[in-house]
Amino acid sequence: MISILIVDDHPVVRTGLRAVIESQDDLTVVGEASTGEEGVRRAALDEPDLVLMDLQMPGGGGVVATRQIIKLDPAPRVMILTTYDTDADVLAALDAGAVGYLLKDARPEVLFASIRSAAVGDMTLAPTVATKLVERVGRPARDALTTRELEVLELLAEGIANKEIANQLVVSEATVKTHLVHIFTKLDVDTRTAAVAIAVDRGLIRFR
Amino acid sequence: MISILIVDDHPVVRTGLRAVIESQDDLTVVGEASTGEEGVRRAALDEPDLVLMDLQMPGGGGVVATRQIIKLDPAPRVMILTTYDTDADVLAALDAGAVGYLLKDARPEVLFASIRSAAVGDMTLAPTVATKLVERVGRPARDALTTRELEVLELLAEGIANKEIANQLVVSEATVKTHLVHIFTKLDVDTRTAAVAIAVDRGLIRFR
DNA sequence: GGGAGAATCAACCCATCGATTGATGGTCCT
DNA sequence: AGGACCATCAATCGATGGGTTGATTCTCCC
Repeated sequence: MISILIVDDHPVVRTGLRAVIESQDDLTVVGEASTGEEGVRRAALDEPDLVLMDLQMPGGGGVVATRQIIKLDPAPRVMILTTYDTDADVLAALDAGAVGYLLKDARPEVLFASIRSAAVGDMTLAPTVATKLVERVGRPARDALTTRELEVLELLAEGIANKEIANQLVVSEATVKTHLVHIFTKLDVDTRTAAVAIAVDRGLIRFR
Repeated sequence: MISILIVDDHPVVRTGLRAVIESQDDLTVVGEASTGEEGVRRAALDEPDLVLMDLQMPGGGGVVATRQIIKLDPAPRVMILTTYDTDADVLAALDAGAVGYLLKDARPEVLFASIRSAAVGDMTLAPTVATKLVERVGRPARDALTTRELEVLELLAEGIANKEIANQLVVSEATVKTHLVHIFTKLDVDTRTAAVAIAVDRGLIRFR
């Protein structure tokens, strides 16, 4: 019997997960938590075999909570649940020690299989994520924009000219242009406009 | 008895919603759909009183599906379910005729209350959304972009040059420039880059 | 039947952008 | 000590963008 703790801020999702999981004879939900902090506390008390951890929670504590949970003794496995496979936190979560990662739109059978393999320590990755990981390794840092580049990008999204961006960042226009070349390369575009479209769409920058 | 159709691409969320809803004596789930298109078909067949429509679905068809569903006879009410209250599509969905709007992390009691008031036609809005609506009304038709202008905007977001946009729309470059001037005026910007940032952020255009 | 708005086109001009090449100093890790 | 990466700056050049003014056609609506 595999005991499971659900950490998710959405009551509806918790209910759904519980219903789906409890339909299986070998799986049981021993607790629920609605925040990362509560998740850590309950994991320490309930000592579940596996924690299903939502990444999108107010306070964004999914990664932090994961890091703390896997330090417990006995240490539960942590499997990440997230809505978007584009989520930037995924790598951070795996880094923090999560044993797997599943999209929320996974079919129940996939969910069960992942839970069972996670409980014995195997890693489960949604195909899209696995692909991403491979891509990232193969093509290192394809869109790992540097802090400076993100700053330029944010000003770019306001539609202002390079000269003005240079002023605001207190550097020369030449420097801004260099950053732009790098941004274009990393985002695989060749105009500022396309770069901003992607940046806003992916939420790389905070818009207004 | 209020009959409800659930449209959501996440099996877990569907299960959760169903479980939560069916705990109430006066509510019943008559069907589920996992895509916008399927939602429209099932709404036509099942004739539910209310459709709970997810906005974040592959293909992004929530808004389109809403528009089609409220044209049915008899027309179900449509209530939007979304994860983020910052979602740009929310206004579009209300525009399309949705009778209300709920965050997915709403507590069950809130969900029930909203469903019951939606079924009689009342509108339910999270405070943040209500604020947005009021803001938009206060600034009337500030961005009532024409269809042609939206077409230009979409191509604009791909970062291509005016000449190329002209080619794709089979008009002259001069015409494209004229449209751009109008777009800039309506969005209150003066560069294509800023226009695209706003367009993507507000979900005025479908990206990719 | 006239006015409003949408869509179309033209020509001009200067500012800005994007591409290219090349260079320097700093930090971090090995 | 050396390599990898980041941030900084320079100069040039052709392509593109944005502002302006003015015009024609069409449809929709009162």
